Amino acid sequence: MPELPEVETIRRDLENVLIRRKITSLDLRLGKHNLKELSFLHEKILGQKFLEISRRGKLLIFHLLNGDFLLIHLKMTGQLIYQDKKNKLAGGHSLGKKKEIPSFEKAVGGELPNSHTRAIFSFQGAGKLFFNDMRRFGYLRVVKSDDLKIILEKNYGPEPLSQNFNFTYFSEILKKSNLKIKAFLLDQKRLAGLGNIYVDESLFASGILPQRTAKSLKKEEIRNLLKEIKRIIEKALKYRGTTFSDFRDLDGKKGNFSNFLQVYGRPGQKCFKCGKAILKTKLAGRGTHYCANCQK
DNA sequence: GTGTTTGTTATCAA
DNA sequence: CTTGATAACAAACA
Repeated sequence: MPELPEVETIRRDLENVLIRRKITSLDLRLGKHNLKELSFLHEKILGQKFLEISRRGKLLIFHLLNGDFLLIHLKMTGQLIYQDKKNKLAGGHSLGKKKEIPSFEKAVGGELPNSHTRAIFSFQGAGKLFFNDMRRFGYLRVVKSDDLKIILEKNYGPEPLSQNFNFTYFSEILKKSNLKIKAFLLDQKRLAGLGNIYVDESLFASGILPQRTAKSLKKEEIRNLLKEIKRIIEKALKYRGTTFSDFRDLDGKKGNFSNFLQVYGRPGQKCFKCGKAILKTKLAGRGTHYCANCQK
């Protein structure tokens, strides 16, 4: 489940290998329903170069030579894996007996393309970029500059690490909403980039129950939550994201923030702070992890 | 066969 | 019109 830190990790790696390299071929392997809208992708992409690769929330934005933009959203299980001309993974996964490889390893282990590969970009110099997406939620499309502007304005709130995400903004929008804080933080229009994992982690770190309504948060709680969101996103970036199941970086390697998760994926286990069991419930249609003792 | 996993959007109700 | 709640999507696994 790539969220901001995972997508940003990929973006930084992409920038290191793909800038200004000519795209020499594009191989699409998408479902029938996608074929029509993607039939124009070849002519929009071939011969182009990426001048810049940026990100907004969980959306990757490739700036093309001709002024258009290629958008790639990984949604739940999307991966971008780059292999150089030797067609070898930088991560150096050694794949032994196939039976012992967990299913999520298959997406990146060994040979690419695999059955989940939806697109393959080839670059001058023979490097290849593989877009894999087991569950097919992800997408790629090319848009004009004006359209991109509209898309970003309409769907994306401030970046968590930006100055725009500050106490004034946060408290203003919080007090206007009847949403539960969990649902509130998942809303990309209010704050861009958090997903299920980092929302649960941020609420635990700031001692706030996910069931609380946004408008019920007190000044100190808002300050605390703001601080913890920034701290956790920064730390997750430092450790190149969280791999719970599918996430891989550009080299196919896992993210290391998984080792720091306090509540996500730990239902029934002891809270690291107080020792009581971590609870799990469903909120905003999502699995929600918290400690009823540490969060009020 | 059932329930679960989640990012985003569509749909519906108030 | 706005806000919020919920279903739907897809594929794999326990």
